[in-house]
Amino acid sequence: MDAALQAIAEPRRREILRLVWRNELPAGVIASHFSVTRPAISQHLRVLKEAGLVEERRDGTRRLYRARPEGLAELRAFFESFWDDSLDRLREAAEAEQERMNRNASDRDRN
Amino acid sequence: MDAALQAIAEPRRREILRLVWRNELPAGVIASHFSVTRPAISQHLRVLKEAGLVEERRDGTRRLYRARPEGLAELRAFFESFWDDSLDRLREAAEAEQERMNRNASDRDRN
DNA sequence: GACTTACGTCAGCGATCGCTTACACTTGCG
DNA sequence: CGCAAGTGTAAGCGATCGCTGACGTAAGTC
Repeated sequence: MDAALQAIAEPRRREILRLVWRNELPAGVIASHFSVTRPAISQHLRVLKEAGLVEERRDGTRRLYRARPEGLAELRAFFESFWDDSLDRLREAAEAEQERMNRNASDRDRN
Repeated sequence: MDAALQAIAEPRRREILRLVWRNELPAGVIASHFSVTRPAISQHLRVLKEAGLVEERRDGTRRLYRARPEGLAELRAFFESFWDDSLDRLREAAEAEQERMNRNASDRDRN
């Protein structure tokens, strides 16, 4: 999960992800969309693959890539939980903190 | 927007974001949740602030931080568009690519 | 004015990142 | 087998990252 977040933090990798979102594309074609060299894209593809956001299929000498729905679903689920959990699951902890902070403040005021 | 993505790619910053999600907290209290030094957290707070994900309010010597709803909304909107756009808006481009790829393939087969 | 509290900032360090160039590998074809 | 196409891998480089330790600063306390 952490790997997926790291992966999409990089603009070029997000672009790659969009390119292979629905249709699989060979590495060379993907690389041709960018100004950087082909090995650079190859490395980005590796990062995306290890993050589970992309999957590779071999066809002769070509390697076809496409977005991996499961990985994207995980990522999406994480964000939704990030929004919801932070509101609910961590409220008590935060309130305890707020309380602790107030106590410290009143300690300070009392002295 | 890019700054916001970069900001949440870092685990500690996500934790900070959760801490100040609903209640504002002074920098020192935030720092006390982590094993790294206070300056490190101060720097993380700066990144979050410059990404528009957090806002700062001063109260005496203390600086209170809390999540910035507008920034979070932007981030959320981006992800939703990322999911939707990639399915619809970029489909033609991807199909054109697929077509180009197929043409290349048949060129190759023909030779 | 001296001191304390609660911070941010700066310099520097090791680690990691994204990139390029050079090379290795695999598949298919004559 | 020899060769070309398509691609991954390795080494190395400059830039950036996250961190620490030392220092600077602004607001309250005596």
